[in-house]
Amino acid sequence: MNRLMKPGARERETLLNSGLLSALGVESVAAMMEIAVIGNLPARQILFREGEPADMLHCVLSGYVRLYKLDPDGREADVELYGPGDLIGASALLDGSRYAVTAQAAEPSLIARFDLKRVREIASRRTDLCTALANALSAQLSRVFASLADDRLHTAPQRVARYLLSHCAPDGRAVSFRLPYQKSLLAGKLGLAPEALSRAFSLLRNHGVNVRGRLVQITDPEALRRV
Amino acid sequence: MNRLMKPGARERETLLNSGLLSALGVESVAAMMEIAVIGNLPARQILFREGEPADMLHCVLSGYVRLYKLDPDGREADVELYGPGDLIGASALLDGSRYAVTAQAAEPSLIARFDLKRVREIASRRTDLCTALANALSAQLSRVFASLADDRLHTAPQRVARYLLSHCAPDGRAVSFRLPYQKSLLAGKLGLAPEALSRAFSLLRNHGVNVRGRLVQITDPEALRRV
DNA sequence: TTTCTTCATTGATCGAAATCAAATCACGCT
DNA sequence: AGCGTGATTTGATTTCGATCAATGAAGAAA
Repeated sequence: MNRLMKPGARERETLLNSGLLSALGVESVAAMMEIAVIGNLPARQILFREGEPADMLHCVLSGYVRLYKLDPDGREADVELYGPGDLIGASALLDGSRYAVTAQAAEPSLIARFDLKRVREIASRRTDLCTALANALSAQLSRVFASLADDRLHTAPQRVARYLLSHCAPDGRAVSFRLPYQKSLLAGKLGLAPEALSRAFSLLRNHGVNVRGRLVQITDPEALRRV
Repeated sequence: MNRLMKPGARERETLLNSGLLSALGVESVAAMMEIAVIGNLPARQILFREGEPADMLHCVLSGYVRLYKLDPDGREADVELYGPGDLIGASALLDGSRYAVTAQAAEPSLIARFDLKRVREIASRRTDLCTALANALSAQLSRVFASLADDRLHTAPQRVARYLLSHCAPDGRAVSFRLPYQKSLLAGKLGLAPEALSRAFSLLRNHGVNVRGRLVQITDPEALRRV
């Protein structure tokens, strides 16, 4: 981690709106702010590795962090992609447990770190923190269930279509937006090789999707839903 | 649910050793026992469906419960299989949330049910319960991460080999054991069609695995690790 | 035991996506 | 603007596992 620092005004602001802190009472927020350390990560920097003793909880302030597991021969499988406001490392909450995955900054990122021991200490006194942790975990578990089922039930073009739809307003109107990160990252998140993502996009051209760089235009969300 | 009842001596015993209650202090255990309702599920009975408002937490006492998601056309994808001691439904802990998956008894099962409102109420007063919930969720999240990565990194025979190895002592000695459930269930848990599981078993015969019914003999765990 | 039903195996075919290879594009940097 | 590296696209091939179909085995009920 390049620079370590106490949270400044901007960082406090972001942290306050994060998934973990937004539901806390003022005293718990203060306690967490007290132990927060802000760090600036260059792209590709590793936060922690699978199997290491877990000693830190992380929260993304800006940028994206990729969670993946490694094969004995070095191949990587992404299991989650966390963005601003997301909590990282809660899968190793239990005292003495180890990280189940490796976490790597997918682009230059700002993150907050909390010493796990002290988090546990605060959580044992303040139920609102403990509840917030449980809720965050609960939501994450649902998300991963969804990914796993999506993987097993849908083809690559369908998964891509569903991803695009999840970033649209639910009304049936045309939209256009910018992908929040590189296509290769998106491919990993969807469990695809980059080539497969590319082919999926080109197939979806027939279903009202236009892609140019990171810009996506969806002319007919309804058609997309039927892919 | 066939019969509803207060926990008897046997059920209390099992509950005490379950993942959720085993870490609690006596008072929290008492509070949870107070609100526990035991039910007997016939095979194939649905506990709850994806999308329903979540109002209950469940704990498996005996048997197995299968969690799956449905496709628009009715195909099912298993995301988790819970056995004795496991906590179900914690992915919908947040007040007002809905079940993310459908839960179905895979065989005749005994389960304990806890009213979620009252669980939240107790958890807000007693941090040990709250912590135990968070820990259970944390462990579940790790497991699902592992499944997801396993799916993406390994072939069917490799997944089966890893499953078998995870049920062996870590020493390199030969073992034999009984599969805890039907092969079709195992196939679902591993994200395979039953045919694929069958083929994987027959391929693994060349690597020191003998299967007859639910009986599995592993003559050379080392060879299996190298598949 | 006999019957009936469900589960498991085996074979054949098909489709989806990984992989390998090469060409093209985009962007940050000087 | 021009370079150069890395990202993306496209094509060809191959592998893996789903699916369909049919047979065989096992377990439950009478």
